[in-house]
Amino acid sequence: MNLTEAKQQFISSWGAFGTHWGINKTMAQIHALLMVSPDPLTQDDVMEQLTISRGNVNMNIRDLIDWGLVDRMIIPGERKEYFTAEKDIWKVATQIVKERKKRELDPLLKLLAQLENIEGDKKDKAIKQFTDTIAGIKKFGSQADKMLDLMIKADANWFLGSLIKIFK
Amino acid sequence: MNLTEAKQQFISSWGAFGTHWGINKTMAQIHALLMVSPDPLTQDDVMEQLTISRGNVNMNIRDLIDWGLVDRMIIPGERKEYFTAEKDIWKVATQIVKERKKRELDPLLKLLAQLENIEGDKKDKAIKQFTDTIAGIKKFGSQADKMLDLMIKADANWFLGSLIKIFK
DNA sequence: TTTTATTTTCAAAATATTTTGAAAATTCAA
DNA sequence: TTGAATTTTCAAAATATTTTGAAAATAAAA
Repeated sequence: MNLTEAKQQFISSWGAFGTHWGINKTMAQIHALLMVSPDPLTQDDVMEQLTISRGNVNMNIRDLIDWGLVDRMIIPGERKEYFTAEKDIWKVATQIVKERKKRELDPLLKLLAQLENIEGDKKDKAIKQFTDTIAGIKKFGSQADKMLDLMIKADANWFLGSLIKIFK
Repeated sequence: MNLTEAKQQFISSWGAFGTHWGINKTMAQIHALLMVSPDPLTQDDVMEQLTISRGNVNMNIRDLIDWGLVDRMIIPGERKEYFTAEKDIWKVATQIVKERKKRELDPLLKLLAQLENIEGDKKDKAIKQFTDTIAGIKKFGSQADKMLDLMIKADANWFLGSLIKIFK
């Protein structure tokens, strides 16, 4: 397989992968393209390589910047803006974990805390089932939260190394 | 807050949570409803409680069964089918991890293995950037894969306990 | 300032996904 | 068997999301 085909496959597959994770296909594809591009690209480069419209590129790059996965670069003497993606996958992963934790897990845990104390007879079957389930999810979520915080702070080698050593 | 309000909030919030993870809202809501219901429910119960159509309930329950998150129950003497959800959140989490690994991570790793050896001069900047990125993702993915396998096999207390102890 | 290049916005169009509901299929009891 | 209850299917409708492209805004050069 040559480079062009391989790139194409990777971009398309990363896009499909993204859709299973609540990320739109184009955003994931732009991310993939920037990850395998040795040099920064302009909006026009992305438009051309993925054959998508200017507005689409612009909006999705903005989102990627919000996610902290893409950086805007100014090249002295050049009028256009350039964009690069973080290429160290550990950094990409921790950045995604950080953002999703903030956007999804933290609010969920906050809600669960509120739902834990409801009015009524604790002996009642329906109330017991509800509070037990909520408490279980909250406990699990809090532990996951702690672990993810550690991951975010940790260094790749240390974190993965520790896990492998422990679980081998 | 009373039980009815709390249930409502949980169902709606679990549904919203699901949509960030590539799961459709209704499927996540049915799952939530079954998790907090002390007794098994019929399709009609679900239709009524979530005010959605019969076809919708049927299709989504089928998906939940495919995911291994809901079980069909036959109650002797009853004509209708009943459904229950696993309520132990650790089991829910490992089941989801197991399925997503199979459906998403495993195929991705397989593709990356193919993309690792491409034709051309390894010194070429574009080729180097591509192979390095792919290799990085593959290595990270493989380690995650191993860890998730361990999680699937492990017991909740042991797994989370070990992690907490190690990283505390 | 005026002109030109570039980026951003956003309403409308295109596409994709979800939901409905009635018909078909299935299951079970009589 | 037959018939009633229940489940399943799936085309069409409703909704939601994504994409386009041209106009407006912004930034840099002349």
